[in-house]
Amino acid sequence: MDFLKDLNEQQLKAVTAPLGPVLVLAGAGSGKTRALTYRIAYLISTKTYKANEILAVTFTNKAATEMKDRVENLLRKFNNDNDDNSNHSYNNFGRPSTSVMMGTFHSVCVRILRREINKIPPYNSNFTIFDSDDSLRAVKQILENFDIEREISPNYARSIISSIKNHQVALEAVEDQTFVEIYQSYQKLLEEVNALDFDDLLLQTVRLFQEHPRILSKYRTTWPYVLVDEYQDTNNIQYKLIKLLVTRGQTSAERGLTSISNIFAVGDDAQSIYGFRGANYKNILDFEKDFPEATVVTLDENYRSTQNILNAANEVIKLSREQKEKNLWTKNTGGAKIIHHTAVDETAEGMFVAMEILKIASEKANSDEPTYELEPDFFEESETPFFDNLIRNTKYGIPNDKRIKTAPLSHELDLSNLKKIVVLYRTNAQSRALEEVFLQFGIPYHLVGAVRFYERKEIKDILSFLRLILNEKDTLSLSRAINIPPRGIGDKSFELIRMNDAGKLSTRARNSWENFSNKLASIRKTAADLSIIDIINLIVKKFDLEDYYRDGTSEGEDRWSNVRELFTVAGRFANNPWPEGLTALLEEIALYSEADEVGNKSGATLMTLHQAKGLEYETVFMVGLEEGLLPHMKSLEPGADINEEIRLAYVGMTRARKNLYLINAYGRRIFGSSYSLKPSRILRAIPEELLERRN
DNA sequence: CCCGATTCGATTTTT
DNA sequence: TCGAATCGGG
Ligand SMILES: Nc1ncnc2c1ncn2[C@@H]1O[C@H](COP(=O)(O)OP(=O)(O)OP(=O)(O)O)[C@@H](O)[C@H]1O
Repeated sequence: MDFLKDLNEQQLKAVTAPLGPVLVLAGAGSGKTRALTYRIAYLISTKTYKANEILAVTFTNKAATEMKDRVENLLRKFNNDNDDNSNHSYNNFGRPSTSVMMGTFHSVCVRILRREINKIPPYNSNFTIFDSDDSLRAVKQILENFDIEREISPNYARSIISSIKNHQVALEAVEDQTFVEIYQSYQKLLEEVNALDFDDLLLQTVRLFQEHPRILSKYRTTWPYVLVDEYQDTNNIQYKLIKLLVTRGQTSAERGLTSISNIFAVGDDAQSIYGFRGANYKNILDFEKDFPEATVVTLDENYRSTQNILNAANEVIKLSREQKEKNLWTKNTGGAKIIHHTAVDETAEGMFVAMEILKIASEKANSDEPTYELEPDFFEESETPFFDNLIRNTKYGIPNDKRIKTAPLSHELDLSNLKKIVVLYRTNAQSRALEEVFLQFGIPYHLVGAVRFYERKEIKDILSFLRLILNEKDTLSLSRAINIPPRGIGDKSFELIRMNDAGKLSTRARNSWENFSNKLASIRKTAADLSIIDIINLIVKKFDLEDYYRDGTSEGEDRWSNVRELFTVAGRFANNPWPEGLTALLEEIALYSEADEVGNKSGATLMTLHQAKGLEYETVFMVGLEEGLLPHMKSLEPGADINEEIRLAYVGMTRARKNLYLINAYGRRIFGSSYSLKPSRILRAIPEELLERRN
């Protein structure tokens, strides 16, 4: 097994550990993810388990895809090396990595639920997945029908609901009775419309397993081996789910299962940054209590960063007393000093970053790669034009009409250098100032996050038609689609329709409604014989959407081109049979994460610290290192947890391979008014000798 | 019921 | 500062 030589001794111990629980608890960049990947390849190539008997949970879809590729490559190499006995090529042994079940908790749960949800009525397998916007609409609908003895903001109510679910709070323990009622009505509404929100995807899967031991037992047999990456960021529901899957019942032996739990978990308690949505790093610290037979491996050698960066990061993480101590070291002694800069405000901050990027990108030494004269249309052909188009008019980005033309610069930039650069910030709103400066300077960049592509109105419109075709109970999608284009059905009329009281409608509204539902019914009838492209086409034709969106304005043309792009995306599912094609499209869209696009695009990357989890870049800029921003104001309030902010800074710093820039500003405009801000405690934690002050 | 004008409130992080 | 929510006239 040649590939084992890519591992150090400790990694090898983890990868070749005997069956049973294994925990790899180790610091940043120490090769945890590599160990997990090789463990999968090891299990398959030693024929301990077939590929399709393995479940691997990753934090993003992209991580899953990458891991699949790597496992596949390892196995291919392994099989070539063993040509003499190639009669058992992996075809007889399950296809290599493609049949490993890999994905995020959410996507794995969806796949389970599509098959099994009819066991927990009233849901059925055509259920709609509600994104946060849909949930918000549902909450609003509920609050409208509520006696308003006081004002409750829908957003607040939604966050309470999500927090009850994520923290597994018993309803009896919720003190404020109003929220219990809101919660119950919300849940009832979702059941009525056959919809699950993000939290429900996990919650209902747990419920399914708890209420149906035979189904649980089936999945235990399906996946006798389970691996979890980023274990420190599992929340209590995810923990429960894993625990259910790997626990061995009395009948285990009969079904050929090992008598001990086969779980391989890797993570770093110091990198737990999703506490706000219920993640509990105690899960990883308590692993040995949970699984007393566990093999525990620590990895101490860091392969990513320089010693300077590690030293600084180690000092920073000490600010959080809750973390387990680790002794990270690297052979990469010394390295460049960490560069610290203080700017006057956010624009100056952006300019400093831009100037440094230009310096780096102009260094073409030791590079044989092609360089490019910078032109406005310089951006490479993207693999995801659809998503790119939607980058405009984002919540936090610069809207189309406010965009200045990129100034063509005379100097040449090395594209491959730009790709190795990332700028990290605490809040999405910070991206705007950076973008403005980058455009001025003509620095190619791309922004990760801040927009989910289906947030565009025209896309959400069409998706609501599609959801409605699949799931006729989805009255939330109905409420949206029913007035696309406007057909004179307002709140009052819609309420009657929703209550199945269409008889009471005014003549005008009744005609509209009958016309609408006839069209929808006719599409539904033929849908099974059509490809997904044809279905969308039919919707557009029947409801005159082209005329509606293309109103002659340039915005209209934008809208229409977005619709065209939706066709492109849908095309990927055109060959799937009904209704899987449509389900798969809607699912991909609902569970799509902006982080999944990282690396596909050219230019320097801009993203939040959270999105940087698990990634690495040669050069990392961290901006906004001020008290109030990192750590964020909200974390300084009483009862809040500042340690997570420290861990966030630790995650950011340890993304850097060679160069780390830390930048703070004296002041910053927030909501239009200026504030002056003190340097972050994170800066103060770093010993002077590791820093170089640059102006 | 529709649409324009004005007021309001939001920024922590995300599947 | 800017987009969403709300209000009132058509
Ligand atoms: N044994 C090894 N020899 C050389 N390089 C290695 C080895 N193990 C891992 N690496 C490299 O070190 C880097 C970090 O590895 P990996 O992403 O697996 O670490 P990690 O512990 O998961 O990091 P993090 O917790 O920060 O996400 C990668 O570039 C990887 O290729």
